[in-house]
Amino acid sequence: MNNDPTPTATNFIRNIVINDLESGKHQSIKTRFPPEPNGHLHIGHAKSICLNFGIADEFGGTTNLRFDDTNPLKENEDFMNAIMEDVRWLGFEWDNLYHASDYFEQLYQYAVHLVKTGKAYVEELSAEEILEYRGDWMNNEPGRESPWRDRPVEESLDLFERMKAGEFEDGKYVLRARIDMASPDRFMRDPVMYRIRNASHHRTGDEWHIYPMYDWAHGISDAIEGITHSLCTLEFEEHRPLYDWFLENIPSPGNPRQIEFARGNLDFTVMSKRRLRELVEEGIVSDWDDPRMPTIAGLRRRGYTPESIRAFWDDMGVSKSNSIISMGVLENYVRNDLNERAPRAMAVLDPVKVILTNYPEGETEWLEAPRHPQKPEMGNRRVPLSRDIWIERDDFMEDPPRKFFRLRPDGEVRLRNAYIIKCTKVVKDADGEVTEIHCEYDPESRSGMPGAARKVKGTIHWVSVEHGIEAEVRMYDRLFNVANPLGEKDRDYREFINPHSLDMVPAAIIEPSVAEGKPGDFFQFERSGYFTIDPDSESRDRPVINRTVSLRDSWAKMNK
RNA sequence: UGGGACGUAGCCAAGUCGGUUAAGGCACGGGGUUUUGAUCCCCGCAUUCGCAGGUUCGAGUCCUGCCGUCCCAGCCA
Repeated sequence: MNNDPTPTATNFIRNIVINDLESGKHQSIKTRFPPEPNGHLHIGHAKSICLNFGIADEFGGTTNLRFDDTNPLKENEDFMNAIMEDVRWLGFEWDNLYHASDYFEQLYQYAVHLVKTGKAYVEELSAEEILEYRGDWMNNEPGRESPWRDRPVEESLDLFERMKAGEFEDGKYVLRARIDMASPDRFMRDPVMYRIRNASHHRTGDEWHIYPMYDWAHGISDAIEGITHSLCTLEFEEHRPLYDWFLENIPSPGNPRQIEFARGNLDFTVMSKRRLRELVEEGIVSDWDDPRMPTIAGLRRRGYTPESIRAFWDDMGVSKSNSIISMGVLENYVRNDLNERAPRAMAVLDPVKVILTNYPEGETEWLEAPRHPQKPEMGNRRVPLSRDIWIERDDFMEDPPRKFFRLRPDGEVRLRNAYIIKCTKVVKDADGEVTEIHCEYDPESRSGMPGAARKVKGTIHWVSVEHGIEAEVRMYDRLFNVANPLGEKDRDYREFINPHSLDMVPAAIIEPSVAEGKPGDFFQFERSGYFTIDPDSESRDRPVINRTVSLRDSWAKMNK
């Protein structure tokens, strides 16, 4: 929530809505989100979802979820279910759930109307011939009219009915709108409205043998539902005259307006369904919900919150200029959200042992540690300390550079939520690798005690050896190591897969409070990043934890 | 060499009928607070709106020309 008088996010679509409401063109508005159930939703779809639902919410309108299921060859029920789950997860509830297939009969009747008024005809030219007759538009050449264009209405009506009845094989005939073969607009050169597909549809079964094309189905579906503002992406801009033509030439039940906006793209990833499918099918990622995927399911598993995704798109705005947003911006939105809400915990990813030589052997004390440093209302958790602890290998250097605030020989450092310790001895193996660090702790310096006021430069995290729990931590990073994987002409995008997009840490050590978590729970591992418990935890002998995103690290940046 | 769009900082992006200091966020730089090198808090960050002309007292907003980028040859959506 923000109480500042910051300017309300605005955009051209919002302005159109405001005008339509003020002018009385509409009393209320209605939008729709119309995915084709042929794949999984990704972050780009989330932009459309946030826009459609968001703008209706803002002005007291409603939004339908409509599956654009006009092509039985590519669509199925599983994709439908996944899409519904994703939309709900993002935090939106549709007013009505519809399918373009709900309107097959009405669409058919409107098509018959067009045939009867001489504005549609049954074509029997082949697909190749139709293409050829449409002319070479690069040379601004007008199309030629089909010999079947002036077929008597009765004949078209009869043929169309028989197409519907299933009398013909695929491709034999097609129903075309009779518009203008000389139009400079390609989509107006007698577009196809129906094709024969003797295929069974996941919802209507074998009832239909003809299926409507997108252009024919979409606008009419909008009109039937009383959609006022039909928001879609830029590539449909050229279809708008056809969208309007269809509605003007039938007794339309509604008067929707199509408005186009730019898709939302991100760098360091790919977003097309084809590419995403390849990544899955070729085993480059584990599945559609692999945490490296830009899919909603992937982001969810990665630990992104719906709030962060919504805030991201709300802030990014909507325009008509194609853009590629930095992945860093998205990452920043999860950090911001998780910073507010994630309970803190300690986890050591690359452990090295520290022995507190003056700490009583066999003793354990349970220290109180706040779940959130700025939010006492989140309460405390208890963290066990004993003589042997693990610290991060990175947090000790024998011969540190300037400005290294962590542990060094003879140096002091604070153990987060616990005591100040001083390094007294370093034990190494034959290879010179540090195997053990001996320290003395200052018993007066425990957090909360008067002696705790003593300041030392660095604070490091730790986990008790006796109480720490092993977990598999999956360190995720960007899927590609270049901003634009599709940008190189003669190189395949797969060549740019980041080899460190997933680094496995088979045995990290986590504090006990984390092990009690359930899949989907999130944490901030202090000084490291935001992490979430993966569903794989249920079938494994140890918790499986995904890194959502690292913390900002100005130390690492300084050392670059 | 066709048609449809777009071009405001490194990345998004607001800019009502042309009117005075070109919003905001991210990134970046500097400082402060801090038991996370996190967070938080200050401060700074486009004499200029793709380029060139023109209209006007006045132009990012209007006109002309040019340049650049994206989309379009499914009986896909």
